Formats: sequence, structure tokens, C-alpha cells
Amino acid sequence: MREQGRKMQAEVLAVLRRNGGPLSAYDVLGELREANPKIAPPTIYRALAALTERGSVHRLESLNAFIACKCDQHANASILSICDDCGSVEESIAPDLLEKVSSIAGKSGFQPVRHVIEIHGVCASCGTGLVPA
Amino acid sequence: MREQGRKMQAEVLAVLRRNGGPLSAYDVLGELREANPKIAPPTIYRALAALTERGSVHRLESLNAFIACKCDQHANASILSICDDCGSVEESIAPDLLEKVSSIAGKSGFQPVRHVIEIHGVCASCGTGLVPA
DNA sequence: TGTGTTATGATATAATATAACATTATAGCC
DNA sequence: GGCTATAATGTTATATTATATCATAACACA
Repeated sequence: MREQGRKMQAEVLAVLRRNGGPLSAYDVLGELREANPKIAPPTIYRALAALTERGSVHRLESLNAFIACKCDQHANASILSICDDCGSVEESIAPDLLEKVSSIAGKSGFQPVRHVIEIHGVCASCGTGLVPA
Repeated sequence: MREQGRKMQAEVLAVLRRNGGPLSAYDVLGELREANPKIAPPTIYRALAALTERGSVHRLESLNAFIACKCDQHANASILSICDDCGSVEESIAPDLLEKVSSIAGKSGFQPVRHVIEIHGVCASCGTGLVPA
């Protein structure tokens, strides 16, 4: 990878970290365009693909959005809990659960490569009527 | 619901059943336009939303596609195994697993409403070098 | 320095999805 | 039966998400 690429990835990751919550590729694009109006979608998507590959960023398939990984130890896929009220996302890791999922899918000879586990619901703050963080 | 709506839903479901595999909303639209060229995207999306709600159709979030439910007993969410080689999709049901997923997400007070569990990988046929079904 | 290789930039457009409003079918009531 | 309220559907337009394609620029290595 080249210097430019690293820099773009760092900037994209910084935007996601700063925001904390899920952002669409175009949200990220919008932010980065404030500094450099010439950035185009493929640039963002390439950076996001690299970051996702590395595990620094997770893609929320059911939202078409991206979020910075918060625990920095995701060789394993994570479980993403998405609050449909406030939009916040929590990550959980549970390797044993992944194994179980894999084994169920694998009964018929299926070989898992990538897990997508997303749970929509209501987070603790929203569920109790409190204002979300 | 009115007669027209039921009919459109039946047609959409028929297309998905006939095809067997995942189809995008626009794939379905294309097929139905052969009979009636005036159908518009919202019509298809509305039918798909109703079918998905009922459980007759599942949405594959990680593919932006839809597939007819094959087991007609999905009050519970299913686990969808997607072959990235041949595109075939298998459904599995595992209520106990869903519970476990829920409990992990629920540790911090999160209340699950909808599960998205999709596994990408290679199906038995493709994995063994055989021609997929 | 020249040359091949690969990443990046830029342009355009494809694919997916929905907002907003007009229209029309149906049910219930008189 | 005709009238009206209701809600589903049709229609138009457009928003959102994503990628194909080709041009350009950086770097690696001889």
C-alpha cells in the first residue's frame, strides 16, 4: 500500500471514530469534502474496504453503513446490536457462539467464511425512556 | 388489504419461488414488467415489504436481495447461509441459538427485536468441486 | 533513468430505495 | 343505489448507495 492510501484510510477512520456511531459512505465523504472538495466516492469506498478488511471498521449490512471498531481485537466477527431508536451500536464478541452458528450452517457441508450477525432492537437507554448517550 | 395488493404479492412471491435463489427487487421488477411494463419500483417494494413482514420472503441484508422462504414456519428468524460461489442460499432454524445471541446482546440491557444472521461461505457442492445444483 | 506494476484519481453511470402526491377501489352508511 | 371516508395503489420524480472504467501518478527494481 502507498502513502496516500494510508493517509486516506486514516482520515476515514478518524471521521468514523470522531462520530462514534454508524455513518454511510456518503456521510464520510461529506465530512472529508469539507477539507478537500474533490474527493470522489470510489476513494471512500476503497478506504472503507481496506479498513473493513483489516477489521478497523465494521460494515453494518442491514444499514448500509460503517462504524469504527471499538475493541481492536476482531479477528473474529462481532455481534452488532443496533438501536433502532437512537442509532447507537454495541459490539459483542462471542467466539463460541460463532462456532455454534457455523456448525449449524455446516451441517450440510457449508463452509463459513464470513459471519453477519446484526441485532435490531432497543438499547438500554432508549428502552427505559432515558435519553440515549 | 385489497385484491390488487394480494395479487401483486402473489405474483412477486411466484417469481421468487420460480427462481429459487435470491433476486434483487429490480430483478423481480424486470420479470413482472414482461407481463405489465407499467409496474414501478414502489409497487415491488411494497409487495416485498408485506411478504417479508409475513415471513413468506426473507431479505438478505448483505446482498440487498430477497428470497422465498422455503420452510413456511418462520415466526423465528432464520439463519441464511449464502454460497458466494454459486449464489445458492440455505435456511436453518435454531431458536435456541437465537436465544443465545439475544442473551449476549441483552447483557447490557439491549432488547432484541429482529435478528439478522447471514453466513457467507462456500456450499457443499461448490466446496467439493462439483457443479452446484 | 527507464520500465513494469499497482494504487489512486476522476468521470460517469449503475443499482437500490423511497418521498410525495394523485388516483382509485372498497366498505359502511344513509 | 349513491355518497363519503378510508386506505391501498399508481405514478413521478428523486434520493441514496455503489461500482465500472479508464486516466494518471507513485513506487520498486533492474
